[in-house]
Amino acid sequence: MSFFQITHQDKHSLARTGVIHTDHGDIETPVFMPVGTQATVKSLDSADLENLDVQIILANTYHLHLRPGEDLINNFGGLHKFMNWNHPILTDSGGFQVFSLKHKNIKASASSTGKSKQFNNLTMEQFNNEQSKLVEVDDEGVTFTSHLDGSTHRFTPESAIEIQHKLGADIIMAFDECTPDDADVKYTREAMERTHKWAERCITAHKTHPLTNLPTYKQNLFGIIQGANHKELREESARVISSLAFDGIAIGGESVGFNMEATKKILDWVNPIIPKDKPHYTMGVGFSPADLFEVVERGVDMFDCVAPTRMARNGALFQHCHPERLEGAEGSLSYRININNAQYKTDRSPIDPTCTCPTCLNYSRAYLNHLFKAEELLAYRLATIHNLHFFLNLMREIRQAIKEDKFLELKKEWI
RNA sequence: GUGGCCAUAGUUUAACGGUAAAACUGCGGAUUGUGGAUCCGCUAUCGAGGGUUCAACUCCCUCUGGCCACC
Repeated sequence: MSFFQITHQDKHSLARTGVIHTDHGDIETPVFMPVGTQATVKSLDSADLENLDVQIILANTYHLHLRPGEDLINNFGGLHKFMNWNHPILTDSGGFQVFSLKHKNIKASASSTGKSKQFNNLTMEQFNNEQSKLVEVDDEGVTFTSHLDGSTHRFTPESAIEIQHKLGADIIMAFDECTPDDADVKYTREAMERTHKWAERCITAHKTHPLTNLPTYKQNLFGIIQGANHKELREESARVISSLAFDGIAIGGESVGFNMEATKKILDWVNPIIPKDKPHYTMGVGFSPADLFEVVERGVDMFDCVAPTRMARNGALFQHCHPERLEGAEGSLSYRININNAQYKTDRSPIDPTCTCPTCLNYSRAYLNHLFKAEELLAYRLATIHNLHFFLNLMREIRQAIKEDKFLELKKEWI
């Protein structure tokens, strides 16, 4: 059985349904993957996730390497057993975390020296001069300091794969360098070519895996396309990553997810190049329901975003949104309410009257408002359950619509 | 009963003879391969009344309320 099977191709767009087969179960695509960085989807346990019908969760190599360490998790039999989650898991390689730390450091140092906070047209020299000593990249790998205790660590493609082998996720990611969009083309190209070399080294490391205590099940390796917002670089990166023996193709970058106009453009550039028979994964997409439609329409099968869970912890709760019902401040559709707002203090209705999640079936807006105001822990759990249910339910509707060739009709209802 | 001190945002506190700062709270906003973090706006007829002064939250008097000491 192949890793990925397309079960239906939409007649009116690139949208498709499919199944990803892993040794911990099948995943119906397109799929939204909740983020559980530190081997927990914050405030929920594995029973909550099963009740929500979560198919796969994300964990993070950078965070779990620093704490509690991959060896400890390996000694417990891997992530699945450690966190009591017997369904698929994907681990991010840690590249994004390390390099976003670097970008933050550069921005901090630039603002502290009174220079512009923008980095338009940075040369490589300037870029390297500005970069914080906390993160140093070379062709071999990247050295960085822990945000927990300041200790020095080094990631290479080989070590990132080794750590992910020990963590034991069903899907693991190549180690990549995520460049800021405002770096110049020269640096972006160098980083991209480095990412390509690292991609080959990740594949080699994954094949050879010199470890003795490896998982007995299959781990699938995904490559990541970079190239920022440059058409030529994205196309080149798509060609290189597609030519390698990856099980899936991810599209990364600072603006992927963050800037949906750029994300759509990038997808349109790489779609003619990347193989259709491998799963497509946009990293960091899913800030709002509209974003899900945009990437699914462009043939994306997998995506993850911290938005529904982080938003939940801040009291931003999603709602099914008809255009006439919810208007954002600037006339745009907002899809969500802030449960902290005083108007909900005495509101007896559920968060979303059309929602069938356990939170909406059992609790009022007034109760949620109180829990958030009092900073009670239950607030985070009830809100997270609602937001995840909202996203997962929308994905179920999208998959059903694709199977009936009605994807674009469903999209019109939402956007 | 006598003497002294105090009264500034919802709370706790600043400053100054030239129409008031901060923290927390409150009311809104931001949040994108996760720090339950963080950031950004907004919110005061300066206890009441009178006096001095070009000008009073600031100086003086009275009242009200609170605190302390003594009898």
